[in-house]
This record gives sequence, structure tokens and C-alpha cells, in this order.
Amino acid sequence: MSRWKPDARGRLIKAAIELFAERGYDATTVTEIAERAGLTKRTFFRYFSDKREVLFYGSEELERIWLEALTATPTDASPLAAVMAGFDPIAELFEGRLPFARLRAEIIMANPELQERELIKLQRLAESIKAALVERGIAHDAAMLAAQTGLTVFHVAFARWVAQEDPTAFRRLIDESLDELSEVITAEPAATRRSSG
Amino acid sequence: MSRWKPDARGRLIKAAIELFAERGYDATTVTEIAERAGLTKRTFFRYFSDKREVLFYGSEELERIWLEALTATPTDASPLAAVMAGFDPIAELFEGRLPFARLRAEIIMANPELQERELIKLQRLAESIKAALVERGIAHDAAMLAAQTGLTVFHVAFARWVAQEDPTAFRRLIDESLDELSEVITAEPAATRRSSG
DNA sequence: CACAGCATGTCACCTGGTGCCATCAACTAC
DNA sequence: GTAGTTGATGGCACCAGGTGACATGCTGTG
Repeated sequence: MSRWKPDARGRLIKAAIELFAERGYDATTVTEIAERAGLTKRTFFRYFSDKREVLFYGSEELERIWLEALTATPTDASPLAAVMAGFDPIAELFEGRLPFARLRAEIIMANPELQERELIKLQRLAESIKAALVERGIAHDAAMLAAQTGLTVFHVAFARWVAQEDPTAFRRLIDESLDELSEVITAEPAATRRSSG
Repeated sequence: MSRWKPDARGRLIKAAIELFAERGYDATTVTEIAERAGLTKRTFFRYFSDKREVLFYGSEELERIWLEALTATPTDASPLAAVMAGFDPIAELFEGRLPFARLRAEIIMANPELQERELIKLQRLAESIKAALVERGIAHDAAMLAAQTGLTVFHVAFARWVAQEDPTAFRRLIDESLDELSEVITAEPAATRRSSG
């Protein structure tokens, strides 16, 4: 028994996405996912640290790509420019994966637990980016704010991308979000806030 | 049996914080928390929707206060100014609770699951703030970015507050973070980003 | 006293998640 | 070819988080 089968991880991901789409995340048990993939629950948990993680496989690659682009920018570039350098390769990574991304986004949007996981993934990414900026000599807090700002732009653009009716280029959506950030921020000089007391 | 006891929720929170501080979050079972509070596991889950939530009771009040301050600002105020209006009452809410906040922060920092929950709470808060801004006629995306930016400043200031050796006023830390955000952003005109390809 | 309502307890049950060991295929060495 | 090794998987017992259904007991109120 237990003949070896290729791409166990990929089959588990496929089975999970299908079942989540069919009956929802909560109504799907790990045992069912494993069965559809021709495996057992125990094996599922050897590939994914928990049930949610099956929807987030690949986020390490995203981080790797983003950090590579960041560290490749000249060291005299501004923090925000360095953060935004990751946008292009990421956009390339996503082009063509819209159907999968949309299905996945629908599943996640329907479940608070999954939204938690998505958020923490983005946050971890922001922390990695921040660390990379600090490595380049940027001050701790400036790095954090730049990283967070870049992530927000990315997040807004991504949400628009999966919600879009026509498959607009991801990169174009990023530029739109970026322009709006500029408008929001530059319209708000620090002096507009009330004096502390 | 089962004589009624006052403030069951408060006793559960106290017992949970104590046990988490003593042996860590993972090494503490819900049954143990309930026992220390003189109750049962079933009752714990009547007061808190899950084990983590016992550390986040009170976040609804934070949201309520913030939104009140926001809606109280004149409608011609800028989005970011409206968001930042919440800083003062929130600072008031926190002053004097530093020991509790610090203990809680240590517990959360030691556990990824709890960090997920904290993040999603902040995100929900950002969404509420965004919704309130939209209600005032701010455009959807500008509202989101303003809310997110305000939350980031709040988050940075809060992290500093609990990490501080001497109990600096929370409000002062907010102003510091705000100044740094201004520096980071205003040093980065949109023109510095690469032209889209 | 009878009754309603509320907080709590009790119990059975499901599922996510893990530790431990058995099994089986493929590969290597002799 | 046989023995041993390695790596992926299955099987199983077990723990803890979480829930539904029902019982119990206190408190107030007519």
C-alpha cells in the first residue's frame, strides 16, 4: 500500500481550493481535503503547519522576490523608492494568475480566520522589508513607516486587481494607488494636526 | 452548588493574564483559566468567543471612542486631521494602564497566534475609521489610505509606549511618530518612483 | 407558592493538530 | 540477490479548543 504519488503538496492545495470553493472553509475538514488528494490527514499536516496555511503557500517566494528587488536598488535611493522597486517583479509574478487569485480571495474574504492569516503574512512581509531597509542604513522608524506605506499601496492595488471586471494590468493599478497616496499625504502638512497638550 | 459570583468576565481576564504570564499562552489551557476563576470551560466560552479573545476585551470601547472623536470634528477638516482627532481621547484612555498594557504586550509578542489577532483588531479599526470617513464624503481610496496611515502612527506610538523605560506620556509619543511620518513622506515626492513600464 | 429568566454546570461530541511507530518503495552496498 | 538505509506515508492514540443540548439552581415577581 501507500504507493508514492508525485506533487503531494500541489494536489493538497488543489483539493483544498476546490472543496473550500464548493462548501466553504469551515464546512471542509482536513480529512476530506486529504482524502480528495489521495492522502491522509497526517500527511496534510506534514506539508502545511495548519489548515489555513494551504491557502498561503507561495508567500515565501513573494517575499524573496520583493527583497531581491529592494537590495538591487542603488544604496543612495530613498527608502520609499527602494520599497517600491519590488512592485514590478511582483506584478510580473501575478500577471496570468488572476483566476486563481480571485478564487482564493473569495475564500479568504468569506472567513475571518483566513483574513487574520492574510494580514499577518502582509505584516511579516512589511517587517522583512523594514529589516532590509535598516540593513541599508535607514533609521528604524523611518524604515518601518516606509515599509508599511509601501505595503498599503500594494494591498490596495491587489484588492482592486482581484475585484476588477476586466483584467487590468496589476502594475497600472499600483501606479493609481500610488498617485492617490501622494494626494492624500501631500494635502496634509504636519501643521494641520492639533498642538499637543 | 454553582453560587453566583460577581464580575465573571473580569475574573476570567485576570486569571488568564496571570496564567499566561506565569507559564505562557500555549502551556495554559482554557480549563485551567476557568478553574482559577472558579468557573468552567463552558462558561469561559460564553464570555469569549475563543481563547485569544480574553486578551482583547475592550477593543470595542477603543473603537467607539475613536469614532466619536472623529465624527465630532468639523466636516471641513481634512481626512487625516479627522483620523488623528482620536489620538487625544485614546491617549487619555491609556494613561495609567501602562503596567497592564506592558504585561499584555509581552504575552502577545511571545505568540504568533496572538499577533494575528492583534493585527486583525487594528485592521478592523482601520476599516471602521475608513467607513466613517466615507460617511463624511471622503473618497473611498483616500479614506482607506488616511485611515491606514493614522493607524500606523498609532501603532508605532503604542509600541514605543509599552517599550519605554520611563512612563512618557502616550500623547507625546504619538506626536513624535507623526513628525517622523511627515519626514519620511514629504522627502518622497511621487516623482521619485520609476516610470511605469 | 408558582413561575420565568438568567448564569452556570454537565456531558457528549467534533475537529484541528501532534507524537510515535509501522510500513513500503526506491536506492545503495556488498 | 540480499541486506541495510532513507524518505514518504499510513495508522493510531491522544490532547485541547470549541459547540450543542439539556439540567440545575439562584433570584425576583405576581
